[in-house]
Amino acid sequence: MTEDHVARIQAEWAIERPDVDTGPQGVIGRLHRIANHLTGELTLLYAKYGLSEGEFDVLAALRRAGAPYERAPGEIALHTMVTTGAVTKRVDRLEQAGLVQRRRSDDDGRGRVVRLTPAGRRLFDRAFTAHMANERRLLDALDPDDAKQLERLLTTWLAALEPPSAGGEKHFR
Amino acid sequence: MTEDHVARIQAEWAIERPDVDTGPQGVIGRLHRIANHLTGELTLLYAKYGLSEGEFDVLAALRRAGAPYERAPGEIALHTMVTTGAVTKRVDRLEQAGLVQRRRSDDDGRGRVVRLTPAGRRLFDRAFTAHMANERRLLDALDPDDAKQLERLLTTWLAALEPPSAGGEKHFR
DNA sequence: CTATTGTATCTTCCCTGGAAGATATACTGC
DNA sequence: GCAGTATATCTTCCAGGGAAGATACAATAG
Repeated sequence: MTEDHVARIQAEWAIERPDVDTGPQGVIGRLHRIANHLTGELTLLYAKYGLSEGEFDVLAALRRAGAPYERAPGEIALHTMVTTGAVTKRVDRLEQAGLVQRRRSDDDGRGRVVRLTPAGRRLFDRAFTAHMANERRLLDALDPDDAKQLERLLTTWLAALEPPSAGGEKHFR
Repeated sequence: MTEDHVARIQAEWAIERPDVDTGPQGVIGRLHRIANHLTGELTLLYAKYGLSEGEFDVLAALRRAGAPYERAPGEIALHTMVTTGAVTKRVDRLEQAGLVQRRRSDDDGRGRVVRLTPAGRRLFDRAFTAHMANERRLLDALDPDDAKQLERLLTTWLAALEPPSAGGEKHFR
């Protein structure tokens, strides 16, 4: 049985800091490595459609809203878990690329509305199909029973870490 | 049973894109949310010691090397999985803070050697103890049997995703 | 010993995002 | 209706990291 990187690091700590229990790294360290690896693979796919991960996320938030594919920047920020400042810049780029449009809200002069253009929708729909196939491919490195188990464990842990009670999206400000 | 965010997003896709199987999100989406949440918590702790995550990682790489706590920047880059450019800047900051020193390599004029100062070691050792306690706390949101299971699954998946054969650290360039 | 090629690190420039402040508009109580 | 406060978005400035080029030194061939 081959040791992986995390195990090797734990072994090094066992020598240098035998007083510390690095057990949690067995889970947390591996989880982060997997997350990084996955992000790299996903980003590679977004790039095939000329998108960054952040831009893809904005398009996804709009697409999920359903016709007419509109949301306020503040809503987008909640869905994508970044600040509204980041949303402004992402929307700037997407607008530049002709994938979204911005207009004033009718009922609230402070508000803006971001809307997917037909071109944006077409591009996103293709990218999304490919994206999910890509995630499927990555997940299939695990056999189906293990994947089921893993989903159960992650769901449990996530529920414990970010109490669903708390309104959820994220606690900005 | 309360639906979590990921489940809600999947439900939305089922309406807007019933042609696409978003099953993988059950695992990958949750994994990313957990990773983000954990990173937030860990970063909070590093900050108590005046460190960013990147700086902590550099100190850890040096500390793990064992006495006299030295490594070349290139090695640090491999261990921390960032480019050498990023290492230069992290070391700049750590040197500024008096936590590491830089000197020329004796045997290779091109090389530099980064070394933990006594103050750097003292600070890191305290931070590391607290860091592992923090990870323990986060992992304890899961019961021990589940944590064991989870470690097994993540180990399997990681091995499949980044073949340990490939020398490992990361394939830069 | 010189020229060429290779290697380790650092420098520069760029991109992305966060934080905090600026701006414009909306609400609320009086 | 007006003052004061709250809210939505945008702007500005800064921090961190990647990519590619610059620099300095080493190794090798001849």
